[in-house]
Order: sequence, then structure tokens, then C-alpha cells
Amino acid sequence: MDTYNPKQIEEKWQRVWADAGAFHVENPRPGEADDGRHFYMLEMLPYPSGSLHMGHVLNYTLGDVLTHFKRRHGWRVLRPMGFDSFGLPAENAAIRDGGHPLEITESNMEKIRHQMRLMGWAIDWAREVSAHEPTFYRWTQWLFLKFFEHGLIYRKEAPVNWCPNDQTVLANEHVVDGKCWRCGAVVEARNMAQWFFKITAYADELLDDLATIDWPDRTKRIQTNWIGRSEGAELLFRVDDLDIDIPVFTTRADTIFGATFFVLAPESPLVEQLAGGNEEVMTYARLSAARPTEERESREKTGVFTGRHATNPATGEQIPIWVADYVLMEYGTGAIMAVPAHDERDREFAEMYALPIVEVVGEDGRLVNSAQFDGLQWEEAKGAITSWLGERGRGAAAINYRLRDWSFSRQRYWGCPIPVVYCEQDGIVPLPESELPLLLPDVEDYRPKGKPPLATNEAWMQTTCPRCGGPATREADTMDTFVDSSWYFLRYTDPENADAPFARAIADYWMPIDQYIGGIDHAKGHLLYSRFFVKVMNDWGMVAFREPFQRLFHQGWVLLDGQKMSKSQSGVQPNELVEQFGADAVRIYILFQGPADQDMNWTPDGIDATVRFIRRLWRVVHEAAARPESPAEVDTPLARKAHETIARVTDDIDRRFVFNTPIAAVMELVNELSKAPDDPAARFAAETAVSVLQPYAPHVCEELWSVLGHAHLWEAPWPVADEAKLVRETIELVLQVNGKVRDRVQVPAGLSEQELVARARASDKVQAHVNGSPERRVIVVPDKLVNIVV
RNA sequence: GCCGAAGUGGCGGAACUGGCAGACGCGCCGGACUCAAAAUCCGGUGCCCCUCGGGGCGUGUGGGUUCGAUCCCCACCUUCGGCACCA
Repeated sequence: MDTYNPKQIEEKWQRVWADAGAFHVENPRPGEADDGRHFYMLEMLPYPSGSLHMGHVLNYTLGDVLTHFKRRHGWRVLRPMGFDSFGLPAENAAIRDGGHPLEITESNMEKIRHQMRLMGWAIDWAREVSAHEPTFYRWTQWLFLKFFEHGLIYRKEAPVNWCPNDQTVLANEHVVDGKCWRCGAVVEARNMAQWFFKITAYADELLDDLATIDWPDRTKRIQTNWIGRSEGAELLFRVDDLDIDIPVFTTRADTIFGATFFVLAPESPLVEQLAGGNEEVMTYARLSAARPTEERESREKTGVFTGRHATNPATGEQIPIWVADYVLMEYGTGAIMAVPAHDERDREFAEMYALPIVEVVGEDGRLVNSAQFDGLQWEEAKGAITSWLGERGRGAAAINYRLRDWSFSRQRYWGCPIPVVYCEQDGIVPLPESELPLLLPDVEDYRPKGKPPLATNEAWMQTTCPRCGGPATREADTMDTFVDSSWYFLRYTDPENADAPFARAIADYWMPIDQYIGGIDHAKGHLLYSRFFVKVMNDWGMVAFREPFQRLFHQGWVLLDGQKMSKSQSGVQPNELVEQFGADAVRIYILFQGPADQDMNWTPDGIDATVRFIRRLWRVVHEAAARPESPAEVDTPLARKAHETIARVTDDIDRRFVFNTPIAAVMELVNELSKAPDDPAARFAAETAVSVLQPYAPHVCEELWSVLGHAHLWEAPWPVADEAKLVRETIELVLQVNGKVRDRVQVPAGLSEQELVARARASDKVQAHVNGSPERRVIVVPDKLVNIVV
């Protein structure tokens, strides 16, 4: 018996798999009947901004276990890999490392590919795609043109989030606590013309279709909160002076009789009209609109009276119109009816400026001071008042969302060029499809300087209008990297396609993704954008499905001292760990630490214990290999343990979706085997341990499988437990007196209740605790427990 | 403020549907082998008491439901996550 040498056997089997094309999967041939036995397994693709860290190791090892598990159950498994190679993460890495983004990105990609091979992950490399390759981004541009053509992309000047450090606009989804998701700089509000995806047009569907997908509740809740649907009413307040109606959105139409004043956001276009040359009002509006977001959120409410009045559509009273900074232009209509008696903010403001407060809902939840609606429960009054106002043409039921359109243009170099030109004659003109791909040109200095780097390449910028042939300028902004990742999973299905982003039949065959795995930090960004893209493509007839990710799992964070791991901590580098302990040990270790969806604190303690376990397995399997074949009918405790192990591992992975306890189950089996090396089932037990551990430790298991005289474990059928051997002949009956365990006895399985009770009464220990007291009640759980209550 | 998750030995965690709390592993203690060490193997290991038979306590805290609660209900504490002047 050789000693266990991970480096040697890992290299050996990685070569064998590569030579055999073991993990390559073909697309269905045209006309091939779909037997339904295919599985699309995908983990979120890495940013090539460095090398992989332990968080990636967890993510991809998880996916790998499932890939092997499904493959060995006879499924055709698509498990591709690629790189999110455009965008801020890769570009910032390039700037940090002082090279051209293309070179840095591609050298990082090569490092990562190497790491992935070292880990032995079963990836179909023939399908690799990268966002920065023209063969990919040509189709990103093609999709842009389709969205544009369908009115789902528009360009508009709007207040946007500006990251002063990364020198670019950010989507709302990537501002976290007022800070940039990548660099942590405090984001500023700026008014800029930007490109937007009209994701709000799909707000309802994005919300409703959550019910159709198998996702963690937590993630659904994040998306639900982010979309922020609220049902209410849009009510009209008339300003007689100017002969206009101003709409407000409210979720509390029932309180309208208490609306004693009216407030506009400082940014509202109506302010100028209402101020009518009132300098005080205009100055206030200008100053408070210009206040930094942070300061504005400090909650010191300020405001100014416009001198105008609006008519409360319920009471007919003239109520004063104010401009105040606590009303946001972005939400609702940028104007509110203020009900100080029943809204904390309105009350605070009313108290500051001595405005009237009228209570309209009593302690008992019934309306007061509300004319014919007095006495109605406030929930009912919402609808009643809305329809009453509706009949009088003063309002209607309405729905509001907190979701904003997705701003996706970036003032950065390393991204997909936007295929439009600006023509003096024709305005914004999309490029014809024949001009794609619009290649990303070189620039002298790609570092961000507040102006898009592409704008410095004059030769590239100056072009002609495809419509009129006159002079035109190109768009210097590039696309957000999240545009690339909103459809990459579709390209994997048909990566070579030169005529279309993918062929519909092939995408429909593989999609939707059966199991997606990635970090929960993408809950409201990538995972929402991708859903939007797929819905749109479905509306265009490009695909048959409306959701991209049927089932979703989030791996936990691998933390170092409570912090998210950075990519440079030595000693936790996957490469170093693989070098020292072997990939199989690293793979087992990261999954054995605990439930894969929980955060774990990184500690190398115990990783050598994993190596110890593999060596122990190595030894007992070699010993067992010298034993004769185990006949199938052999029925020893060890044989039963092996069948139980098959059942447990299979159930844990397949039904329970837990990945730590299967390792414990195999350890138990190996422990029993090492205690009973001469058991007639020894060889079977060894085969079982190796077979079910293979998804975790594919190299050493493949090696041991050949020691046991078999070949190609990676395509061997998954073992099936013999039900007959799972049935226990004897069980340990738990005996309780008054709910406390007093004794345990071995009894044959399947005894009747009467017999079980008799066994309980026969126990000395039970008798001692019953101590002659009359039995009040006896509870029997068949094959488990008897509880005598006295 | 609104919505939600988690809390189990010295440590990571297990206990799946209300039925043996602590599987498996780490660490620690004791032993075997060894000149010695490493490696390996064997035994022990929730806490407290004990006459060594056993007894009591124990899953963040306090209540409740139940024959029986880590699991269900109520309140609270702590930690974490999402939304937030959202009308």
C-alpha cells in the first residue's frame, strides 16, 4: 500500500478527466426527444479582480457536489463557467495593479482557471464565456438595441448617485447605506443625463412571480421590500388661482378629512409656477434641493409657505401649500396631503409651523370629523372615501412602487460600449445591427477622471450618423457590468452561436437554471436584473420561460475575524492550502464546517484532521480491498450501516440540501469498518464509503475506486440502499416515567402497544420510579417510546 | 419605525414531523507503541452531587400549551439582515 499522496493522485485524475472530456456535455441534437433528464447547475461567475478566496471555494465546491451527484443519477448536467470580466471590479483591480484592464483581466482569468483546475471542479470548459470578449458583448449590444427599439431603454437627465472615488454613476441597487458597493465612498447626488432600463414597467410581475420560484424567503423578502409596492389612491387637489389639479399619492385616503395643509417637494417643477416670483420660496427650494442627501436626511424639517392654497377635495376647505424638504420628489408625485393628526412627520412639521391639527380617526379606529363617513372603521373607509372621491372625479385607487428604473451607463472605460450615436439632425440614433460589435477602442489613459475615458479618443468619438450620413458623436459612457451578467447564463447554452445570442430551442432545453448558487449580496441587483431580462425576452418570444433561476441557494460568507475575507490573506489562500493538504481535504473541510448557507469563521484548525480522515479512509479501503467480494445478501451490522449511509447521504443532499452531515455519515461508516475489518461486508462498506464520498473528494475516491478493482467512478451509477436492510429488527425502546427517561431496553421491532407497555412495566428502573403509584395515563409511540404518567 | 433571521458543551456543529439533547469533528484528559518524539491505535470527556447503584440540573431569559418542548405560543434580552422623512 502506497501512502496517501494527494498531489500525485490529484494531478493524475485531473489529467484523466481532461483527456476523457469527462465533464463536457453536448447540447441535444436537433430533433432529439427531450427525456427531461437534464439539469442546469450554475454558480455565479467570478469577477477576475484577483484570485479565488475561500468563499469561492465554498461556492464552487457546493456546486461541484451537486454536479457529481446529479451526473451519477444519470442526469445530463450542464455546469459551465465564465468570467464577469467587464466593469468596476476588474477595472479597479487593473488600476490597482497598474496595467491595462485587458491584460490584468486576462491574467487574472488565467490564474483563476488554474485554481479551478487544481480544485478538481467538474466544469465544462468548452462553454467558457467572458463578458469582455467581442463574441459575447456583440450580443450584449444587440440586446441593447432590442430593448431600445421596444422602448425599454431611455436616456434622461435625472438625479443619480455619483461615486466620487470611482468617478461614475451607480445604480440605486449598488448604493449601500449611502455608500458605493465597491469602494465604500459616500455617494453624492448629481443631476446627469443617463441611460435607464425601464425595469419599473415589470414591477408587478417581478413581485408576483416570486411565488413561482423556489428561493429562500429571505431573498424574496429583500426583493419584495426593494420593489416596495404600496396600494393606495391618487387624489386630486385643486389650485383655483392657477386652474390646475395637483395629484398626491396616499395609502391613507381615510384620513383626508384631516388633511389640513399640502406640501410639495423642493425639486417639484410645480414650485416655480406656484411661487409666482416669490423670491423667498424660490431661494428655499433651490437651496434645499442642493443640500447633500446626508444633510437632508438629518431629519430637521424645514419649509416655506408658498402663499397659495389648494382645495381639500373632501372638505372643500382651502388649505395652505408649503414647500418642504421632508417630501421627496422621487416617491409618489412629489406632493403630499399632510395629515398631522395621523402622520408623525406631518405632525412634527405642523407643530413647528403652528399649522392646524384635526383628528379624524378615534381611539377605536372609527372615523370622526369626517362627515358621512363618521363611525366607519378606518380600513373600510379607505375604499369608501376613494370611490366617493372617484365618483366626483377627484381621485382613483393607485399603486406606487419604491423601485426606480435601473441606471446603467457608467463613466468608465472597461465596459461594453453603448451602440448609439448622437446626430445633430436625428438626435439619438442606434447603430444598425450590421455594425456590431462596436469594439471598445484603446484610449491613452483609461483611469477615471470625471469624464468618460472614451471621450478622449477623438478619432473614435467622431463618426457619421447611420441614418443621415452627417457628422455624429458616439456615446462615451459604457454599460454597467450587471448588464452583462443579466444574460450570460443564456449564452452558456449556445456559446458558439454567431447568428444570435443563443438559439431558442437550446435555451429552452436547458433553462430555467435548475439550481443557482451565489451570495445573497446579489439579492436586489443581479438577481432582480436577470429576472427582468428574462421576462422581457419572454415577451419578445426569445425564450419560453419567465424566470431564469428556478431554485436558488446562498452560500454563507467565509469570514476572517468576523470580516469578509479579502483576497490577499496568506495562509487562507486556496492554492497554499491545496499545496499543503490537497484539494480533496480542502473540499471536505470547507463543507464539513457547518451548514453551507451559514456564515463561518475561517480557522485552519481541523483541516489536518480532514487529512487524517482521508488517510484513515485510504488505509481501511486498502485493507478491505484485500478481502473477498461481499455477497449482496450479506446482512451484518456493517452491511446495514453501509446501506444506512447510502440512504442518509442521498437524502441529505437530495431532499434536505445539507452538505455537512453526509461527511459525518461517511465518517461513521469508516469508523465501523475500521472496527470490523474482517466483516464479510467489509469490501461492500469500503465501496460504499468511496462511492458516496466521491462528490466531495473526487480524486482520492477515484483512486480508491480503482484500488477496489473498478473504473470510472465519475460516471458510475449512484448506489441505491436496500430498503430491506434499512428495516431494523430490534429497536431501543425509551422508557419514561412522567416524561423523564428512566430506562432503555432492546425490543424486537413492530411490537403491539400492549406488548410495549408490558415491557415498560417489567423494567426495574421504571418500577422503582413508579413506586406503586397508580398509573394515570400511558403514552405509547410505536417502536420508540413508552411514557407512564403517575 | 416596519419586515425578518439567529442564540445548543471549551470550540465548529447534530438532533429532519413535538418523543433518547450533544451525532460527527476539533480540543482536552488517560493509556498502548517508542530510548524519545512524531504518526498511529484504544478509552474517557455537558455541568453539579454521589455511598459508584445512581440522583439532580441543563438548548439566551421569564412564562405558557403538552404525558412529553432545542422544536409550538406569548413577553423580553442579545446579535445579525432588508426597507426607511416611502406619505
